[in-house]
Amino acid sequence: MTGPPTTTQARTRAERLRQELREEIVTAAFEEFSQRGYHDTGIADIAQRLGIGHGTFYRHFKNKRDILDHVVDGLLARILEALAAENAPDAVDTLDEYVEQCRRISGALSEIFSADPRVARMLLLEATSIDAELTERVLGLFDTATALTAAYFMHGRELGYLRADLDVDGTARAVVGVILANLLQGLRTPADREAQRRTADAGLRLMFDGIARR
Amino acid sequence: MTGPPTTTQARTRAERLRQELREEIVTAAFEEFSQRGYHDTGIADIAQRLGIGHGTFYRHFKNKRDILDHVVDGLLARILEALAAENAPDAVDTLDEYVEQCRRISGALSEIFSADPRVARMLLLEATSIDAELTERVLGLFDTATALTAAYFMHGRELGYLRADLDVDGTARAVVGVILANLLQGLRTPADREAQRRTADAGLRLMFDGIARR
Amino acid sequence: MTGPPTTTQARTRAERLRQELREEIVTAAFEEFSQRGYHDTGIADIAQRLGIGHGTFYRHFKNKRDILDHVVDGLLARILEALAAENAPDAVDTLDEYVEQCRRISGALSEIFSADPRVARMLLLEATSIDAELTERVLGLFDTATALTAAYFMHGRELGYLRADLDVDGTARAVVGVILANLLQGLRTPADREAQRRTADAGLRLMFDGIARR
Amino acid sequence: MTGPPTTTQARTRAERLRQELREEIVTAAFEEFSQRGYHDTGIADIAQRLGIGHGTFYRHFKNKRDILDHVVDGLLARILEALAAENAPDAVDTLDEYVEQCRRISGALSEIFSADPRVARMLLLEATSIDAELTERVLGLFDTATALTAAYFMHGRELGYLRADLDVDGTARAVVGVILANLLQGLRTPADREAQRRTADAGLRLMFDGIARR
DNA sequence: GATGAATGAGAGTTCATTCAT
DNA sequence: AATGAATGAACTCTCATTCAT
Repeated sequence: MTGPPTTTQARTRAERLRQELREEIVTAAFEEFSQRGYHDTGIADIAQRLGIGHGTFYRHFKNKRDILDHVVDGLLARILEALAAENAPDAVDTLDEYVEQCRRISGALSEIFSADPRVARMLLLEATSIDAELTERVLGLFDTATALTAAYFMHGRELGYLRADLDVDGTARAVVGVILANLLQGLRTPADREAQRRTADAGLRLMFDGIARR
Repeated sequence: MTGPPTTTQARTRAERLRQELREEIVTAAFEEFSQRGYHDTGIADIAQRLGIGHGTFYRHFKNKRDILDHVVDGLLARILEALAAENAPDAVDTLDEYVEQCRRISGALSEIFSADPRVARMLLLEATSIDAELTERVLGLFDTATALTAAYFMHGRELGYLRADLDVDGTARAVVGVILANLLQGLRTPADREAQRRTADAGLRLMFDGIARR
Repeated sequence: MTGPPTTTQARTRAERLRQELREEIVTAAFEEFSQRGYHDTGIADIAQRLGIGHGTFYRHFKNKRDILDHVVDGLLARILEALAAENAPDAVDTLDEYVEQCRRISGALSEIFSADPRVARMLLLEATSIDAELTERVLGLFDTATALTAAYFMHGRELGYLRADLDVDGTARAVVGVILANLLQGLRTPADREAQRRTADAGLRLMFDGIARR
Repeated sequence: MTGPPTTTQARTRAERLRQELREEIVTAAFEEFSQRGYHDTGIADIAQRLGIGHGTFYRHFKNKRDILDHVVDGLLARILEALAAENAPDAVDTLDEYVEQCRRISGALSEIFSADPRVARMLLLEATSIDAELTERVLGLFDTATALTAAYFMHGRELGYLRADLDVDGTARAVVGVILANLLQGLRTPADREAQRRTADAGLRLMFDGIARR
């Protein structure tokens, strides 16, 4: 039932192909950057990976720095989306619910970082060494995570299922460090999902119970 | 009573000067690398900072990568030395003693990282983006810290002042993450020593007590 | 009374539209070239100015060099036409008639060059720096003007109203130089028509009377 | 009587070599630019002509535009020097002296332009098509020449050996056009010095006597 | 041993031109 | 016929490294 292609369809198709290529370039750039590193990757490497001329790259991205921004933006968006999806400090009213919430967040992050160790490599190792602006963006992610965590803490302290003397901000930072430990674990043993799970569990347990015997 | 310099003395003196210059180059390279970044720093920048010809650089170091190794080695040595100085898992026999020990280690690290934010910048941001070998060396530091922590945990669990069901390795990794949080705090608010202290305190408290109300 | 378009009419109409577009491209190219310069103008700039795709350009002109030829040809044609319109060495039989003739030629050139300073800019500054062939064509215009002037001189010398010892060729060249001075004045003070008129007048007076007191 | 080279001599020698190379680069650039044109000349062409690496070029000049400035500056300096050497409006008190002065100036310019047709090619054809700033510098030379000529005219008009109704400025511009005609002649018939001399003579005669029979 | 002039590999980027749609 | 996505030659410029002085 497809009639002859109308102008609108044609434009849509061209637009779609264009968009697809853009995304392929972002993906290829991510792969190259996370493997060889930003500085050791040439535009030609990215283009060659896709089998396109390297001039084509510049039809879609302003310059090398520009594609890096898009790569990082995509990763940050995925992470923020995952955090936002699980974000509901107000919906958590008991310690058990919060534990469960933390597990979900932990699981959502694992979904991203354990599934592809290159994500952590890209964000933690590469993106933090290009320039101040990009470093700021990545470290800003930690600030966001800290703020999110602090919101939960505040809520829990008010409702009384967290320590009354909890230093909300400082502890939130420490907990983001625990998350960082998980990312590092993913970098160190990319294939060992079990080790990653155990580190995540130990981190959660540390959060809630500390290490001391009761 | 100083006679004419003997050949031996001259060689010794030359040797000493040579050694001093080497160290000055390492220091200058550290300063440049941590400020401008490794890739944006030229050999000429390092040489100019010292007022030496940039050809002279190559009399003391094989190439640009080589000096980076020496810079990083120096930083790692300082940290390992600090950790080693406080390292005595066997000498800690009670929870209070371990808390105290952790405070000392935390203080020793602050001594290094808070005193000079460029150390964290160099190790965490720059050194992890050059090549696999160097990244490995830096991440290896975390492994070392993890192993050290795990030794304490093992000891504490055996002596009973730590939880009997403590996942020694996983928790050790999580705690190293807490340390990382302190380094990040130093990066984010280099001038705010108070914020750094509070983050460190919150981290210690998290370790021992967790966040839950008892 | 317009019936359905016949094939012949259609072809004719299409041909006319095609011709119009060609001319619009030449005009747009002239505007870009004379403003930004040949090398700093891209085919895309010309196309964009017309709101056509830059691929369309190549349906009408072989390449970038080709359009430049057409731009210059158009300008040269306008100038030659103006010169030819006033060209009548044989019709001038007295000094006064020749003075009048020179004024007319001067006026005709002003009509072209003062009306649009970009013409001189294009011909004198841009077109002479592309390649030998084009430079030759532009400089050839001066030869033509020289030959034309020389014809007048020859005629006037024969009829006796010009100096008997006049070096026809050399003086013709010098006089073309005076014309050039007018073009330069148009370049230097594009808005100051009065200055241009005065320079032209002074040039004519120089031609006929020289500078010395009698 | 040459002793052992002192440090001073060594530095002087290095400095001299450096200066020599700089000048060789300027010369080579002039040759390439005036032959192939600025845009068709690559830095590599200049370097190759000298048998040096193209990186060496950048040790001596900031970029391609920079060397062009130096080439043009050198040419302008030569011309201005020649003009300045003959510049003495006040020292000329009779028509004959002024004729003689004009001959000297004409000769001095011939010395430069006829000796090397590339000078005119470089200044008139190349340098006027790069950017506004450089065009301005070259056209400014004509302004200078005009001002100089006007000064002579003013002086001559005051002393009475030039026409009392002489339009000093306009005529000065026209006369600079006559000079331009000489440069063009040098471009058109670079080898025919006789033709150049005749054009120059005819120009001088035009200046003083005009073309009309008396 | 110190120097800095010389080098050239290699990078990012532009844009005239082609050609499938 | 019109389009603009794709192409890659070609260019300018940087900088780690070498080596004659």
